[in-house]
Amino acid sequence: MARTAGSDGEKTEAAIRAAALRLMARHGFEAVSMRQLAGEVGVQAAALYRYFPTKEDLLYTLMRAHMEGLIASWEAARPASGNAAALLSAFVENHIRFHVARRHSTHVSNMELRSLSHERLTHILRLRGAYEKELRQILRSGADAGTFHIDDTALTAMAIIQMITGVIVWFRPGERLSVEEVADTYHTMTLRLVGAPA
Amino acid sequence: MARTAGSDGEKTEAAIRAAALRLMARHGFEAVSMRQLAGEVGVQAAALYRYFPTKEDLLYTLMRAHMEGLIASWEAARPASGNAAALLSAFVENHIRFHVARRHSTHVSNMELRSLSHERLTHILRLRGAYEKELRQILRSGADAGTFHIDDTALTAMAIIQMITGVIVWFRPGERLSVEEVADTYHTMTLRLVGAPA
DNA sequence: TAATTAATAGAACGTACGTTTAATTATGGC
DNA sequence: GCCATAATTAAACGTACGTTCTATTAATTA
Repeated sequence: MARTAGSDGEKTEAAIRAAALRLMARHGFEAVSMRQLAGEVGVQAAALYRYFPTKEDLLYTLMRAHMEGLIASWEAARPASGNAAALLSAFVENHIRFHVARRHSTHVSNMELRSLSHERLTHILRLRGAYEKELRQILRSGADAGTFHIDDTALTAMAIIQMITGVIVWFRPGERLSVEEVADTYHTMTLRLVGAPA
Repeated sequence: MARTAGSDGEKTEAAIRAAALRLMARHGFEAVSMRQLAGEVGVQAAALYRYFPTKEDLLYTLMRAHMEGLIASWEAARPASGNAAALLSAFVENHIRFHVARRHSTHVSNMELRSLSHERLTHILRLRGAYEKELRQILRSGADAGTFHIDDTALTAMAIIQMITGVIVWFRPGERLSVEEVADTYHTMTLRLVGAPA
């Protein structure tokens, strides 16, 4: 057989990306074979190469989409004006909502950096750095205004990011807590962390 | 050739464990082959099987040692008496010191859980759960005493653990900050996080 | 309806993997 | 100095991997 009835490049590519995220989030990039991925999509392994020239290209595409989506999400959610505390709240909420809604993508982006080539790793890290810089700027402006009390801006930014990204390790939507409750509690903890009045 | 001059089972096993941690922390469990590991140790791949029956056994041994070491370290560092704030400080400091001193082991234990069989995964998670329970108890006692102000004990415990484990993602000893300074700043942030007076 | 292009299948290639087996050499106790 | 045993090598086994090649069929265009 060859081309199958109803086959459509766009749909196949989307199915590949979704299946890749799901499988790689669960088993890890190295542990997922192209044949296994193809089987999940319902296609032969060779068909994957029409959409992604190599396995690493596929990973890179997924990671880039994740980081660009995260940055775009923050740009859309960032309040046009407001004090540092309001900005920080918005940042925390956007971060948590984005990651909870993209569990698989987040896992892959956090765990599989080492499977990228040096130059692609550099590009992803640059995107990540740009995103983290947004948080550092918020912290610095709050500290300058006297709203926040911060020892070390870079260290505090990393601590906050680790904390709020860690949500996806234990959070399961539809269980004890809702996203709103979780985001709210993290929001409170973050403000306390930076020494701002609750 | 066969047995080599000066060969010693204990030393070889220690060398295998150290090399495995180093390589797996950098490249990931799946990406490290037994031949590559053997090459790093200076031995043939078959020699590894004298010490570890399978590759997964090796991983499991490393992870179990890490978790048991962490729990033992906390048992040794835990103050015999003291209020919740003092206990929390001791917990944070021990956690950070332990993990910073064992970067490779920490990376492997945090990243490679999915390469364990179900029953071994369960065992490691049980150890992890026991360790996290210590923190939850500290938080609860502090909340009961009115020292801490905590919304959700389980959620707060996870947030703190994510935050203080995340240190090893960015911290490099011998650079801008010392372990003492880092532990001190995290200690301050943690106390603020739980609503305790600094 | 004929020609072109898009989307796939099926088979194969070379390589690397985890692991096993058998042979071989060094070490330590008598 | 002999002997049991500890430590290791060298070679091989079967399997699975990422990827490529070619043929074939479905959809689209003219």
